[in-house]
Amino acid sequence: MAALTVPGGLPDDVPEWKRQTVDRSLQKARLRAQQRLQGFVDAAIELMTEQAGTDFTVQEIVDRSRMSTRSFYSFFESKENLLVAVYETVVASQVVPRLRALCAAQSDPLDAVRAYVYGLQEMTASNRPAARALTTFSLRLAETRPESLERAVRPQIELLTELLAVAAAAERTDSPLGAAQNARLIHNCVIAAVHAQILTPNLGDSVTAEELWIFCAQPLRVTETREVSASV
Amino acid sequence: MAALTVPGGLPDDVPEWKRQTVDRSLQKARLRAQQRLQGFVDAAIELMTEQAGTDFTVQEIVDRSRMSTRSFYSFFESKENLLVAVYETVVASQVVPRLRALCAAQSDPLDAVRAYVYGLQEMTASNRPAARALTTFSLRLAETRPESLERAVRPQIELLTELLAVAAAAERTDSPLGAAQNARLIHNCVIAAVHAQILTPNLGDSVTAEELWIFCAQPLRVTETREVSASV
DNA sequence: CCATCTGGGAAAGTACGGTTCTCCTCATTG
DNA sequence: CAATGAGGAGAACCGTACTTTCCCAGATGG
Repeated sequence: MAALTVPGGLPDDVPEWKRQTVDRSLQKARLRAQQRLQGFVDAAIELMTEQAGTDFTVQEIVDRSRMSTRSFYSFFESKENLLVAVYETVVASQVVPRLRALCAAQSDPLDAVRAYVYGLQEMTASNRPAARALTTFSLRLAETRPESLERAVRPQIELLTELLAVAAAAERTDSPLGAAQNARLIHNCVIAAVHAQILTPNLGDSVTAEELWIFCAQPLRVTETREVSASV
Repeated sequence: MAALTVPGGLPDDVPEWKRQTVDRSLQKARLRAQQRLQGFVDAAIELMTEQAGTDFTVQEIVDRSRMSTRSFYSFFESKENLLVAVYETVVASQVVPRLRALCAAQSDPLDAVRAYVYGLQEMTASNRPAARALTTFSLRLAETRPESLERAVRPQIELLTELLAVAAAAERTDSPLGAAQNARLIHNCVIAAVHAQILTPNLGDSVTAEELWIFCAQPLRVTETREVSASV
């Protein structure tokens, strides 16, 4: 947690002039700190990509980022903390924006939901080592720090909730459940399917993206208003 | 893996008389071995129950079961292996039979499926420490040994597949997907929901068993043939 | 009844990786 | 320039899964 707050932040109840002065005197330090922090994160991502996992040692991170273990532990409480930071970063800065872009490209609200499902499945089920490593890591996170995982994934689920709410408002769906519930259930479905796909790829009856979408779409009770809205 | 095969087993292509003789000469040894193996498993279950997790050390297992680390490692290749054995044992001897009983009590094939969903959710989401520990462990297993998890869970999914096939044959459902696909998807949904429920219990929009069933049932496209079949 | 062999108990030892500590350098600042 | 404090290098520490060594009791075979 502490690791995710960039060091150098000040409490909000400090007089403006004081804050500015201190800010100025700290700007360089803060910049360097951010650079070093970024160095750790970058090194971790590199290692995850190369080794397709999170089995690298802290020593490797330290060597790679040309820093010391001391610095490492002054930034991150633990190795696990670094990994959480990496995960949060990637979700917030890569996954969500891409999904948002994909969905924004659709005019029909239901197509947006479909784009979300396909996009997420494609993104996380890809064979890129980094994606694989992160997806696998999310399982460990679910076991050891569910709250962290929950927090990291929340923006993603919020996006989906929005999409579903829009679809419901446009009367393109008629689900007995609320947008939030459906979002969580659909998200679970997609993620679980992706896990199955990644972890046991050579399984006969694995689920394709289409099947996944068919399954997830049914509970939304899609109403075929296309013709109606076209005629209006 | 080796740990899961009870020691003393013989290949199948041995003459019967020979097998019997050897069997006889080995029966005592095998019995003792089984007892010791069971001792380890029992100790592990006890510890999981008491500590609601798998954080106990091998030393604790050894102390509890009044045996030595040497014996432990002569039975189980690793601590992880023991845990897998425990998991498989519990699923095969507890979970599946109970689910089967629940489902058998239903006359309508679709009610059987509902009983499965409710039963599984209730069983694994219960607050009993052992259930909690095992459910949590299954996440680790998914990360570190997906094949083992797959194998342990297979009988459960097969049961669900049967139920769905029966429901489809009775034309109580009209899903575009096959029974195997639906089984896997529903299973995923339930398990993921249970994980969410266990791991982040104090989350506003968590999913109830009813909602879960509503969501899972829709993709089956339930056909209301109750009246029809009654009238026939 | 004795020799031998084997399974298994007790417990010290190893490997390894995360975490911490100590010492030291060097840039910054008054 | 002297004081201060951040941070680099890496040795040390520690917990824990795993290994190995030693040895004995009890079965087996002559």
